[in-house]
Amino acid sequence: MSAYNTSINAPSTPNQDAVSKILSREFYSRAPLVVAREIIGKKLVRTLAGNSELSGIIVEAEAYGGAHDPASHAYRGKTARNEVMFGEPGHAYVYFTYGAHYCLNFVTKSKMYNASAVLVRAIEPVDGIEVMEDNRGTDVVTQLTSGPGKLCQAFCIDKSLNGVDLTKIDSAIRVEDVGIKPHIARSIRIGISVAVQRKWRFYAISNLHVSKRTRLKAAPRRES
DNA sequence: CACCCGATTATCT
DNA sequence: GATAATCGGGTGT
Repeated sequence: MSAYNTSINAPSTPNQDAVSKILSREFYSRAPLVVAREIIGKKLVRTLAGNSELSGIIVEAEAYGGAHDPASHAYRGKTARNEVMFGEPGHAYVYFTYGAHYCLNFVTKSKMYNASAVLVRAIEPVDGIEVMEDNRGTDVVTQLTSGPGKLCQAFCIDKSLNGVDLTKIDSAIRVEDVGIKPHIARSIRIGISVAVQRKWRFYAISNLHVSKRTRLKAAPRRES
């Protein structure tokens, strides 16, 4: 109990702990395959108006390799939609698809993979589950964030968040290392029609919240 | 400006 | 397992 006026020279902010856990620019400045694997087990935090927060653990992600990857939006070069992918790593690339859904990506970059990204495909809800239930129109927890479009709806993520910096404490979206080290499996990617044999999808083993898509056909012998 | 189709989801049989 | 819904981006005329 100090008698001093603590409103002056406050020793720390309430978010200091969170700041120390935020994934750095360097984390994202690596090959998408590495980031996709290592992002599993990290905590996605969405700050809403009024400073309330939604959060969850990333349990499924896919790598997209830019110009080296026919399945990537960046494969045919820079356009108005994908220009964020060509910028600084550690920003969010959010796009709209199928006339109904948004998808959240993290921009990555390495010598080999420019304009690359990691698609966040599933999250295990942690904080703000009631808000997610409202956003999703269901109280079935396994249905809240078990897919790229579902998790964006649950976390209030739309195109207005395209380009946000993921490495700042005051950003609408940030990602933290909270020390979770899940066992990780890999498979071919979901929902693409080219480069289908690449095993660039990573997911945490033994969780109920990965996307339920089961149409994982046997990989063809060759690419193209 | 027309046409095609998608890094999906919900719902139906 | 199959498919309708839905619309903006990308491409070519």
